[in-house]
Amino acid sequence: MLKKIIMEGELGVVIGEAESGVASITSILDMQPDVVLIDLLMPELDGIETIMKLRKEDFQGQFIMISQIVNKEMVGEAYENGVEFFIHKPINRVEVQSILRKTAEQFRLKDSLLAIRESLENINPGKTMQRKQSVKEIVLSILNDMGIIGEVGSDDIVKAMEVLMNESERRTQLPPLKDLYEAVAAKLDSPKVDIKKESKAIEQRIRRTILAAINNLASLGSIDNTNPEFEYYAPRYFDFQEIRHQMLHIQDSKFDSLKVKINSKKFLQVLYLETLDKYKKQ
Amino acid sequence: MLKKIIMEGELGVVIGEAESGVASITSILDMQPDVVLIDLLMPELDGIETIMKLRKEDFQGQFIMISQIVNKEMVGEAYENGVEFFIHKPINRVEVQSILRKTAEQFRLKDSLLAIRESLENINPGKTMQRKQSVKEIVLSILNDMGIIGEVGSDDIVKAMEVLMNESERRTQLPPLKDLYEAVAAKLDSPKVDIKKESKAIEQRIRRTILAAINNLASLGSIDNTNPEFEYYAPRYFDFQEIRHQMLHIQDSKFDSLKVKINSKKFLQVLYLETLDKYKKQ
DNA sequence: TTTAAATGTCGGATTTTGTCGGATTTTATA
DNA sequence: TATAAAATCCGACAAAATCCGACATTTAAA
Repeated sequence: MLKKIIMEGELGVVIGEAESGVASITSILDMQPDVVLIDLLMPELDGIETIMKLRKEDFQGQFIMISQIVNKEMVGEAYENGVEFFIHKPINRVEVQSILRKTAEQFRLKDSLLAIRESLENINPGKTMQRKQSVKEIVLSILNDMGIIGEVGSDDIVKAMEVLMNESERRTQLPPLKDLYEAVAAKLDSPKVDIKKESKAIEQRIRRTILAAINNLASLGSIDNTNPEFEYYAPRYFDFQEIRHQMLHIQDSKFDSLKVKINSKKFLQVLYLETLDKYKKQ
Repeated sequence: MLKKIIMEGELGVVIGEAESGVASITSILDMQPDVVLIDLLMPELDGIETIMKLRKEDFQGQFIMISQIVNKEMVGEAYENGVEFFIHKPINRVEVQSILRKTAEQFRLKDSLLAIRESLENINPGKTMQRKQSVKEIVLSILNDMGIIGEVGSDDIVKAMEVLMNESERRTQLPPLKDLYEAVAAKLDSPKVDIKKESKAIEQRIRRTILAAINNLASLGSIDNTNPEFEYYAPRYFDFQEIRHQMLHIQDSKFDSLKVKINSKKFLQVLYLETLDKYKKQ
């Protein structure tokens, strides 16, 4: 994104990228860019530490720091260690262009050469790493990836997984779905619910939610079949021929969409095993 | 505080202060300072509006904007309206000195004359950057990513999320939308509002806002379907087939764009769960 | 002042959801 | 292997919820 802004704005030539502060040091010393764009928060060696190491190695280029301001002491420290400007998250094109232009003007740089780092975009949720995810969170995250978190059956699916995960004996195979749905129904607070009836309602809700997942993933796959979510979920959670059939329908209405077969058992089984796996691994 | 930093650092002569955007205009036009330090968020007339008015009055000085960054569109707008630099809250001495020095160098100003405004200092406790994000801020950030922060229904969406988040029992499933919209309508200050009518107006505003989001994301996706915002939001918040359909329309006008189905329920459900998740995780 | 765009109003169109019985598939047993 | 029982999936329908579109009104821009 940042690289794109720079290129499209003709603000300079991007000569390199690095994945971390540590990794950037030798690159920067080798390439000697005029300007380094650097993230404040990075794994292993943060932005300021990276700058200090580079200064020790006698690097003379300018630094522009990318950050989401969290701490005024850090800002001060960054400036004291030679940062010329900050670019703030979320990144704004006009700000990037303005800052880079000013840097170029100030230091009379012509073909500004930049080393940048982008991977901070992926590391952002640092806080989640420090807390164990609940079953609910794990399941919701998976459903979110499939784009079905808003479906009315999602809640039932989450509860079903909670029921399974709360069993003292960790099974591999699911119990009969009817029993599972009844256990979910029994879990509801309301004592007036007819367990049998509610169980049938849960069954239908889950079925419809899984249909929504099929449609969503098929739509995704028909735009870009290398989409990560499509690639991961479509073949694992579903009978892939159903997804494929739906994709064909989306791309060409000759194909009848109304006959998609829903394999609830498979979906719930795979979801359960993945939830179990993720829960154990944290 | 800002005044103190300027004086102690011998960064210029503070020639005046004003209590609001409106009040500053005549002062600034009278005094014609070289540099105006101005808050982005002010009562009555905000920083950008103040700048625009001053430009209309042919004011030629430079602007440095003081702000807590919340919105990249606003940042962009500020730069486009002639802001040279941002100073970020909480105010850091080194940053102030650095920015003012750069401004002076850039414009060859000697006895920089500044008009400043301090009263925002009293509204904003210095530690705000380490404060928990409000529900509003979380929601606005998400809406911002979708490019719909200026849409008329955004405010309603924020209020709806606040209503939900303020419930003592944290639900997973939304209440009936009609009830939710009525709760939002009831939350308005004006006692004369017809709740039923306002609720219907809220419904339509939200609907139109979601349509705008679909169009934005479809535009993004048709340019680059690996765009991070597109990849994240399009399949999760919307029926992806609708996004896909709109993308096809954008790329080829043979496809009718007028029949996009708006799934408000899904949008609000996903937004709620994401807001809840982010709120809990901070 | 006029025109176009944005927003509100309101009744109706369409979809969603729960219910329930049956169709189909899978499993176990003779 | 055939059959019966169990399990899973399915579809139709009515009530409730949600979505929709046309037109009126308001607002903003020319």
